[in-house]
Amino acid sequence: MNNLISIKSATLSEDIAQQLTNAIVQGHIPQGSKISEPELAKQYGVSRGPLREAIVKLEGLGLVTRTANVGARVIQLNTQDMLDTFTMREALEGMAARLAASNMPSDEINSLYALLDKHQAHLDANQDEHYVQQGGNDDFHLRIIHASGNAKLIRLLTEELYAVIRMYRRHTADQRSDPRQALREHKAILDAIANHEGDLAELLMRRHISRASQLLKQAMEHSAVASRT
Amino acid sequence: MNNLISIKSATLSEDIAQQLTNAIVQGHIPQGSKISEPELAKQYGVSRGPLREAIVKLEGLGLVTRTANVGARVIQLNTQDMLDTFTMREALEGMAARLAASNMPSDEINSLYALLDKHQAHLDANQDEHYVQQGGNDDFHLRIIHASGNAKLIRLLTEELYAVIRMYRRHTADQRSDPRQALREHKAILDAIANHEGDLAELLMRRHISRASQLLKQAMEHSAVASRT
DNA sequence: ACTAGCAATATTGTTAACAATAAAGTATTT
DNA sequence: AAATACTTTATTGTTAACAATATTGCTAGT
Repeated sequence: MNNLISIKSATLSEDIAQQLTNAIVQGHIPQGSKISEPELAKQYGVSRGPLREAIVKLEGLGLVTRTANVGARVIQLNTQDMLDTFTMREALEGMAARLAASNMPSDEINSLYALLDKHQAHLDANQDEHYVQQGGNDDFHLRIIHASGNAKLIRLLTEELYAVIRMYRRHTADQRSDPRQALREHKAILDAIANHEGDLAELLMRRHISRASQLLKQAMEHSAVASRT
Repeated sequence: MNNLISIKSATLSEDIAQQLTNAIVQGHIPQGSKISEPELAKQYGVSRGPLREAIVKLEGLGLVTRTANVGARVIQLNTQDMLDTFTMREALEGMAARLAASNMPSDEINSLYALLDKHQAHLDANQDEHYVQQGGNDDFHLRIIHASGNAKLIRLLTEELYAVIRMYRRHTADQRSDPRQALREHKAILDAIANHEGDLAELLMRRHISRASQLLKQAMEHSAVASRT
């Protein structure tokens, strides 16, 4: 049963990698579960060759762990790994914000201000309901990252690490965070970038991410307790 | 002709990935050259299956680029990519130094001081000849990274990015750098860590790497001119 | 009843053949 | 002679069968 949207890609291996990534991030394949090659191959209507290549790719993305002659397992989210990942994000996105303060063209800055206004309007209209900015062009963080102009940094953050980050965001469904507070922080970061204050932009971005990770930590510890009852 | 040391690994795919990585980093497979699957398969005495898995892994490490139905190519080092990579290093190793200032146990600090003394003695004895610390336990940077205690950061720096960094270090054979200056900087970083001054440790590590990248840049531009004559 | 060793089974690792796409070469046409 | 279209060749993508390892279930012994 080949469910969901299947974007035709040039090669089967890429296709499967994409679909598996989504399935894991969205929890259709549960955390910690074993990846059975024959089962998945049948499920997606592919042979094991391209499937294995996809699994190797997922291992590189840190979505599964593999042990020789045993197989692959979906990772299990836990607080420590989340904190470690977000500390990396702090360093990398902080640097991205710093670079953006030097490189971001003024029209892109204006466009980003417009986006934040849109977010504001959404909060006003929908009584502070979360604005879902999952990965699209409306994602503030992605915009900053791209504005860094550092191709390696962009690739690392948006291709290598993004899947895992999305997984943490989604599975804890950070309801705890205050969207208005987040918006204020975004605005402050953008102000710093607009003023070409690289130091400040980096500092604010770091604080912003650090704060988010603390909220996520609380959420995860809470749900860990909840799931134990 | 299966040349060089071949460390028996659990699986052929891992073996090949390891050997290919070394071959590329050490320049046995030249930059920009095409990876021919049948040729390499014959050369290493393997079938194309595990070889392809290895290539997928190398793509994740950023050592080759792949295009569908065409094949893989070894990356071509260039100044811009180097600068981008080292900017990432700056952010990540800077963070590692900051964390090390909090987490490094005192006996490990002492052991690192001893290592720097050893480097010093080597310079004194060998008239400032470069001390080769390629990846082993004698590599100051690797020791700091591990002292960060951040598993994700360690994996990223020592497994994902390290191959490319080694490639840059090796192919430009940074003869321009002054080893005594580098040693002084290492010592200053370690002092900051020993005093638990995270801010300072990060700052110094960033400067240290930034300086190294500037030297590499000069070396690369120089050799680019040289190779054009 | 529980543990240890063995047999059976299933899964992963690997291979070789087949299919599809791209590159190279040749011939034909203008 | 140059360019274009076609044919041929080689390479990549995919598949299915085979080999090797690990897991599971069973039997036997204490």
